[in-house]
Amino acid sequence: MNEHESSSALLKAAGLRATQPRLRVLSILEDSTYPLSVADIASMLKRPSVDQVTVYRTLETFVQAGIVQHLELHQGRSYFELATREHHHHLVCRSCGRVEDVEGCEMDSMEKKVVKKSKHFSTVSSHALEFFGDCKTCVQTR
Amino acid sequence: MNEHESSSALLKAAGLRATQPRLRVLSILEDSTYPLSVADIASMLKRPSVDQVTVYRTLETFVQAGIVQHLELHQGRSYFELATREHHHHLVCRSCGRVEDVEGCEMDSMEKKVVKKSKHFSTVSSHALEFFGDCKTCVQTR
DNA sequence: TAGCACTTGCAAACGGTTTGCAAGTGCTAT
DNA sequence: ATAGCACTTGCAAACCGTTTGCAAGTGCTA
Repeated sequence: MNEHESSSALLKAAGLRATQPRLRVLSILEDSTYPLSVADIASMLKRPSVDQVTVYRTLETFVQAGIVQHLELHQGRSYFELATREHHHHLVCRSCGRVEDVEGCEMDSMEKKVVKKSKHFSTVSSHALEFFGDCKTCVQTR
Repeated sequence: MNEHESSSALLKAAGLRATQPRLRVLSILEDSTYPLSVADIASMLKRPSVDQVTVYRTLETFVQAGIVQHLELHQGRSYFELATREHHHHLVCRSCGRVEDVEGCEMDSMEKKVVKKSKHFSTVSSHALEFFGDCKTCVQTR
């Protein structure tokens, strides 16, 4: 089974039609080692181009299907990465929005502590940890 | 020196005019034990009301002056809290956006590890850690 | 207390995201 | 293999939080 066929099977297993735009968006996410914004993805979809709206709808569909994870990392914009990736965190450039993965998470026990101390919450289902700094490119252009 | 006078002095020390809208926004932030959204603040400013635009500009001014901290916690919306508060994190309701403070941070050493392992970043200046769950009100209404 | 510079309110622009609707296209059953 | 239907896509326009331009208003200084 080649890459295209397995992506197609992945979509069908999730009850989704294996359309051209979906296969291409999925392939882009599979090839990336860091989360991508909608603009990133749309700009990679040329010849033939895919409408921005379709990208939004495709990603939302993938999120609902549990294939993709939605992140808010920078200035209220949406970023997406495959949900199959191991739990990790991100390093975000405050200036340009560049994102890099950070492996390793020592937070497993922390969630339990948090919910124990909370007044208004009875469950904590996830957490987000982002580090902010200036990437080497942006540091130079100051 | 009463509360109003000390707020006024705080603004002047930062090189800012102690205008009515600024004093009222500052007072609202001082009274809150958790971060507030722009909508939260604007809705508390009645009789006489303060324009949303003024709230945005006031908060931006406060951020520039180092009086207030800008947070992105939920669906790309802006939240603000006093910068003078001790470093802490937040617990955010995925459903309604309710925010609660989480005291204690064991992340001091983590930033150093992160920058050491990073390819593209040479400095990490801050981090954000948010926990997500369902607050007790939202759990009930499911 | 007069005058100026800074601040505010209003209207309109902005940019990322969402929605409505008609045209297009995978998939299923023949 | 193919016809038909339901789901998907593209386009245009709406949406909503936020920002900008500009004239009127108001703290602060002399």
